Amino acid sequence: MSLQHAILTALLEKPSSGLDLTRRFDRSIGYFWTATHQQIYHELARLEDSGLIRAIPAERPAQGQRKEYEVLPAGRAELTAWVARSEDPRRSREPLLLRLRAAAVVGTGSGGGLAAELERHLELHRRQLAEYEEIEKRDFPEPRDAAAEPDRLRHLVLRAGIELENFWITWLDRALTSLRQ
Amino acid sequence: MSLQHAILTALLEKPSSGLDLTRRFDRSIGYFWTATHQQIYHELARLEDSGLIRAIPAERPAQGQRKEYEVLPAGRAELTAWVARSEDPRRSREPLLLRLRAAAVVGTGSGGGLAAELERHLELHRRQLAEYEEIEKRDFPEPRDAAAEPDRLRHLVLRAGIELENFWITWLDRALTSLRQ
DNA sequence: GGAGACATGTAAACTGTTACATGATTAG
DNA sequence: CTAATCATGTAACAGTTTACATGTCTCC
Repeated sequence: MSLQHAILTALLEKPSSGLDLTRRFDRSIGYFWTATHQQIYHELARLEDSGLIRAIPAERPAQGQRKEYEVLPAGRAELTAWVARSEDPRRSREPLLLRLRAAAVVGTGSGGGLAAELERHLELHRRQLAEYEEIEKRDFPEPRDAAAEPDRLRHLVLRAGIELENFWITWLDRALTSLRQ
Repeated sequence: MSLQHAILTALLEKPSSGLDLTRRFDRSIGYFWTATHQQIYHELARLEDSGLIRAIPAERPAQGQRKEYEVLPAGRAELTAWVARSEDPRRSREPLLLRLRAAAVVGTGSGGGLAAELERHLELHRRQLAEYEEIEKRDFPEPRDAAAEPDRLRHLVLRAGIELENFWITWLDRALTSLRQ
């Protein structure tokens, strides 16, 4: 159900069309929950059916026309309830760790291919970190404790992203050293 | 496809029945890739169909009877190829971070429910960390660099688990402080 | 022979991805 | 008018979860 809640959050931040949402899921919201445009259109239809959002009436309601949605009171209520709901953390799925474990069994075959792959991932994580740090500099210039709650929460989420990327960078670096040993 | 590769790895480590695998997916392998028994039986059947594994012939081949599988050469070859294959990291899905972001929009409603939930997650991560540290003490007593490659790789994977749990513990602690402010 | 654990499996629903279809608008 | 882009959608499939079905073995 998380995707519906992600969409509700995004729409509360700003009423949007399906394509707008798709773009925001390529950054921002999407850093912690991805979705394709097909999935988003699908969930928008379901959310509208259940009365949690509605399409803002337009002059020209035709196919191929931009359709903007906004959250209804029932949608806000559902999101508020979800925030405090008890939900176990999903058990993680990390294909890269799985692969190292497979490498421990079948060997790295001189290690070249695996090392190249780890380096590629390292570079991707470095880029993501740079992007997050750019956002932090731009959006959260004040010290964290000084801000009001909404900004404190948003900053916390961004910090989680930054620290996760830092973890991967440190870990991949060490893995590469160990692989070359 | 990762589940099939996880199963191949597990079976190379030790030929097993479906239920054995299910148990190992509740710990060990399962720390980085989870699966239910239904899914495991399904993938075992597919792997057998594609000739990557085979059921070890038994005396009494009946339903409700234990059926043990082992990896065939084609299966080992597939796993070896996968280890060095290029594959983008999956974009992450973190419902908890999504929830904090939703909280930034709809408010925390005095914060009680959300704080309790964060505390619950904190406790779960502390337990997982303790479990990992127990395993480290038991399986990797020597310094990391001294060991041979297979053990170095396995230790690296475990260290990733430990450091990820440490990240969550630190972050959740900070989030709780911020929420109570 | 009955209870409970062991073991394998089927079916349906849900979630997510990939490929494709189609109309509207805008720039040249 | 044409090409490119914007925008919404359908269809098929793959992956995952949940609920249920069924047979076997062991202990009492």
